[in-house]
Amino acid sequence: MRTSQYLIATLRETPADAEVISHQLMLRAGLIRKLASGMYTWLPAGLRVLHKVTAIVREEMNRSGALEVSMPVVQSAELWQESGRWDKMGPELLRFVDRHERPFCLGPTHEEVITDLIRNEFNSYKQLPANFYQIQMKFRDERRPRFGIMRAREFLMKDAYSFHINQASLEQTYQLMYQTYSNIFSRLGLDFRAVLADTGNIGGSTSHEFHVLADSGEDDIVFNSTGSYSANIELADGLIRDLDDGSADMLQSRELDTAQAHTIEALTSLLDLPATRLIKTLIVKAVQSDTNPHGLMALVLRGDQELNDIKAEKLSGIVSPLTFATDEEIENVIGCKPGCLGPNHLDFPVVVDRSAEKMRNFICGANKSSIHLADANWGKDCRFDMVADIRKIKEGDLSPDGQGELLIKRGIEVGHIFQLGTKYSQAMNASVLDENGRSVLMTMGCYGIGVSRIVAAAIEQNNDANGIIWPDAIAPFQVAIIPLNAHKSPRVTEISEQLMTDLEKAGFEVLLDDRDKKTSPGVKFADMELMGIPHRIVVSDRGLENNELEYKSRRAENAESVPLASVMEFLSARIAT
RNA sequence: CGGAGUGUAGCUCAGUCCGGUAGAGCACCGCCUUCGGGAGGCGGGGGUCGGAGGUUCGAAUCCUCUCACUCCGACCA
Repeated sequence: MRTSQYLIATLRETPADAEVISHQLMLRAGLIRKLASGMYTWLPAGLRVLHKVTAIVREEMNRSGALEVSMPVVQSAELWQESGRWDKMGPELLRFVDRHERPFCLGPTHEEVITDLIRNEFNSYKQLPANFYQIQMKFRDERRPRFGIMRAREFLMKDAYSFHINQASLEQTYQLMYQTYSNIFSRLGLDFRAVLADTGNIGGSTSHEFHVLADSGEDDIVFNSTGSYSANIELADGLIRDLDDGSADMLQSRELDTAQAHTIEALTSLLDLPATRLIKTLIVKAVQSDTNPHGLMALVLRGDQELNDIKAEKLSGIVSPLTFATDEEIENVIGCKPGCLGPNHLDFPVVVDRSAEKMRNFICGANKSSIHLADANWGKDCRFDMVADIRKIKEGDLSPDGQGELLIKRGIEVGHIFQLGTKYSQAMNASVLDENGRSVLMTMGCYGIGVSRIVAAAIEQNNDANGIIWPDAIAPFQVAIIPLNAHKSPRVTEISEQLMTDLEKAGFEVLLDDRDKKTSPGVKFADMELMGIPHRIVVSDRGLENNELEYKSRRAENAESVPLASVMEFLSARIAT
């Protein structure tokens, strides 16, 4: 390809509405342009990258035995009503009606459509297991699209759905997908981690997310140094250091006048005690019932620990999303304002985190204004109804498998695999006959990859002051050829053209910068670097005098000379395929 | 949806407080010079100042309404 025949849409300055580096560079390198919030046009160079990512995903999915299909983007409301998600989904499901006033939505995911397809096609256990996938634009009317392509409303996704006769078969395919995803992200040249994850709205039991590590990521992921444990912080478990073993003798509790000290921080300085001696009591809303007429629940943690909302939301009887009780509600039921709350004499459920369960002689609120209890103890002064893991783990906690300390890093979620179980097959009655002729609900799994997001994530991980640095596997072009003074030197032109032809014949993708003499060498160097083309050849009279070309890797500091005669072998050895 | 902010040329921005014929740099077009790191000179084209309404002799500027976009929070590939 020649730049004169191509769209080089580079920008010298950073558009004002792009905040993160990948968004800025995608605009500056001329990969995308915005149409509206969360909706982008892919320009030729950007589309080349997107297609390369797509091709790798497709190859590996095919290798795993999955079968490619293509399902409609527009889906009828009936299916969504059948699964129950029409009402559950909320406004990110973009709904509209056709000319007959029949309701439809733009597909944000395709569990309903594939389940409908398979319940009609499959009758026998002999047809299982099966795994179907597609690579297609999805639409989710995000509350807040941001970071360009990273969280767009319209985005390219690979989604796969597997069907099984039982859980054991699902687990087999799940493992295969786990391995397939690892292969895909390795081939893409990305630094990634697979982590245990929450299942969220999609439902199901086991789930793993695949994260590309990058400081701009929106998720905190937790892992230990040996790699034996990794999880999203939403559900990460960790062993807390210096946990009270509860072996000290119980003392007699006494009341302390703590005046205006209403926060853990204020109490630690007032009493000159570490936060680990204190107990933190949070009052949240719970489902109202005969046994819980106030509709409240107390969540209790050690003073230095923080609540993990997502873990808490899984407690039975709690209101989801997690909602804190108002000051008025607390005052009406308990008789004092927040700041002096404690897990004593509460007539609604008390859930205590493992960090606080075995504490002895602790400080907690006395549920009286300006009064705390010192040397309080479970059983004597306070009671709880159950122990749960509801704390947010911290960097430095010990790995739950005993292997080292936990680290926390930011990650960009680019893949997510789920064991769905029978959630959809049950709602939509998708069954086959087993070997005994009995009707059995199919067990399902689903597996997503954010294909367009990968493009942004790859840039977040691979860039410098001059622009993008593509991994070879997904670069829009592998080699840039820059002829210098071509308008004066027929030899430079001839060699450049010949090299492009030879490289293209050998299967490489080449961009020859043949823009005319008004485009100075500096502009060409800058554009090719901004676009992130990983290998560069400069053809100049100066070099040709010695029968040499100049090669520079986008990642390297300096250029090197290459004999003209051996340039093909030289490049073949350096370009990863 | 709550909070904050921005809309003026393709891009980056000045002009708005204090009303008086719409500007700069880059990009683009033509000619000349230059040619290994975003060149220089001369000449040019390009704007419903986000939109609607109002105040005024006169509005980018003041007032009202509205739309779009960005950032921060709760959700997701």
